Amino acid sequence: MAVTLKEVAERAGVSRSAVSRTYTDGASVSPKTRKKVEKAAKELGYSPNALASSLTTGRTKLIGLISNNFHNPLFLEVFDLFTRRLQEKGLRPLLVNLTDETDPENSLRMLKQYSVDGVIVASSTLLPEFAKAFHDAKIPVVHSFGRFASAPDVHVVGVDNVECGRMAARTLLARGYKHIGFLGGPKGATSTIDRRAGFMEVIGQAKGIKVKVSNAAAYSFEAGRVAMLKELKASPAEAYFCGDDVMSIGALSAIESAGLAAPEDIGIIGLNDMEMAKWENINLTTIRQPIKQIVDSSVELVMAALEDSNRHPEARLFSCQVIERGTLRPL
Amino acid sequence: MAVTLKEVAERAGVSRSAVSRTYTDGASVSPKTRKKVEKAAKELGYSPNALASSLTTGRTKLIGLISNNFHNPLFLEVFDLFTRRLQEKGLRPLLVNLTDETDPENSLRMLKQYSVDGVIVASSTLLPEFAKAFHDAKIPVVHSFGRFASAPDVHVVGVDNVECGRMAARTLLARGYKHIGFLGGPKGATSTIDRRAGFMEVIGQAKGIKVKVSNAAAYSFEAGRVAMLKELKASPAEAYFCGDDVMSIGALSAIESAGLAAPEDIGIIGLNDMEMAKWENINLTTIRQPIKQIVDSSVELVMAALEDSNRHPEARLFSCQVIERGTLRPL
DNA sequence: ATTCAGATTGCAACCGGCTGCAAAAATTGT
DNA sequence: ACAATTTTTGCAGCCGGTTGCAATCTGAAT
Repeated sequence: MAVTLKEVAERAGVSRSAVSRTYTDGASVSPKTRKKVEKAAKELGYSPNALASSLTTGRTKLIGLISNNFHNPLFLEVFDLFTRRLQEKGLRPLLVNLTDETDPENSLRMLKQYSVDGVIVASSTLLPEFAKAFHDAKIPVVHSFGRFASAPDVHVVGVDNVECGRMAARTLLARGYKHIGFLGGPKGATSTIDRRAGFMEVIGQAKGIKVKVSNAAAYSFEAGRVAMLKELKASPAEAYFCGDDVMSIGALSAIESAGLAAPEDIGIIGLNDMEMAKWENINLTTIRQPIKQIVDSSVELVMAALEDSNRHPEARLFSCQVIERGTLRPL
Repeated sequence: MAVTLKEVAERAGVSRSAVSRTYTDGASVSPKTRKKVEKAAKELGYSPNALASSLTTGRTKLIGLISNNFHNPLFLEVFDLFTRRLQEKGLRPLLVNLTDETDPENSLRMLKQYSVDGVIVASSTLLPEFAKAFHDAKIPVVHSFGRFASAPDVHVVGVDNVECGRMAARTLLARGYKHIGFLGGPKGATSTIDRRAGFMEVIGQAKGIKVKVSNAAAYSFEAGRVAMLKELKASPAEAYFCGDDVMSIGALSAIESAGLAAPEDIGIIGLNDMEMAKWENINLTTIRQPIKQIVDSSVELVMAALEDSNRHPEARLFSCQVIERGTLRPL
């Protein structure tokens, strides 16, 4: 079917090795044969088979990109950034959609079969154990948006969600809210757990503050809306820290359909600062997660791990920042 | 590094062929040797190398998934559906982000190097020529959301955008709007051109209708907003057919920030019916494109093309449907 | 027990490309 | 012009599998 090394070699009147070396950097080929080979290759429309060469070199340049966040608009941005960056670096993303399963087994087997050089797990809800399965199988892995640990089992790049929780709490307190809500994402998600911990820590140190805690079923519009509707039925707080931006938008929608408004009746602060947050009809006050840096750093880290597979697990943390918009009362 | 066929064969005390046949359906292996092989394989943690086998079978089960729509929330849904469906069928998506380039050359070369079995181009803006390059290179290709042609060069799955344009025009006319706007997506996009053609056709047949036509720079929130702001400055129409949903939302945002409202002051009808369109705070009247069916059908078609690479190019069209919500005055 | 068809097995060659090694060619120095 | 180096080249074997073929084995029928 496709043109092979051999055909090029024959046409160029050289050995197969000569052709191979023409396309291997650092190999020794005289300018003369290189010319001949390139001419023949062009005439035949040859391009080397990356998969065949991976057999001997042990490198496929394939990177498994695993995610379970296909319903959060933030992740379209994340995929955009990842695919661009990987492409720039000559790597190819093999995309895996985790749907409902959280067992790494299937993905692991599949990605092993395809001999991916490395894996990036892009998820703020999966447990560190998920990524660890790849590490244990000797596949370089980076958990992006994963849980911070001071002695991580695998490379992690993301933010300190505990600190984000604190930041949110401080922001709400600073604005004089006395009755405060934590409207978290799904209960089991590490990001939810950590943000809540930080949030409660700060609230606990403040005086005369009433808190209520609840969780949405998912980081999604619908879940955020449903959760807020429930809140509105039973003496809502004055302001909420919502699990993330898309949930916040769901919550805002609920507030609006109850005939209320943000920030007049209820304040909302989200997390992520995805594109939509700054849309004028949303204008969400939120905590920005520097996703471009997280993505770039993740790619850099996975490449470093490719070079040195014994590299010690490393956690890279980026700081977040409150973005003032219009869903919280001013200071 | 990884466990190989040979090691399993040695441990099981059989030939390499026996092991290979154990993992090849339809091959002849006795239950006894199969048992032995499976035992050894389990003990060693063996899983066959898909890339090595592709060398002889000529099948990688890799499918190139090419898109240039990483800023339209609709496409997160599209990627979700595609990855799920491909996975269900045992195929693996190799994701390609086209960014700004519209020259197929690079993607083609890359995907040839990785010996993808087939390619799915998911884009409503790329010209048919893009997909044709793959067809010419003998790589089975399906253009999803591509331009309809009665004698297409490549397999196309999508909707009839001309008919969508007509549908939008009829919908606006039926509601008694006399001054109508077509606010298209980027000028060069095939979807824009076709929708406009259908739209103008119907308007042209109606009497006493004033039309104005303009284009946004992209299928994006920002472009939609900017375009609508411009409209608002110069005697806007009573209602607009916007390029797509995300542009519509941008337009709605512009309308709102001008102190106007939809549908009271200006009507909007979008196209796609993406998830967000039904969010209660958006509630966009739109034309639904059956994306799940388009995706499923695309995967089915690419698989069929894999089987028979000489399959005659086929266009599969799905019908659209107006979804009544709250941004157009009632009938 | 013998025959024979069908099932199972191993050998060896091959898929497309890489690479260690030794031979051949080109370059350098004298 | 000749020897010593250095560079370039082809051979052959390997990467991890698959597969056509012929040999062997199996079990049923005679």
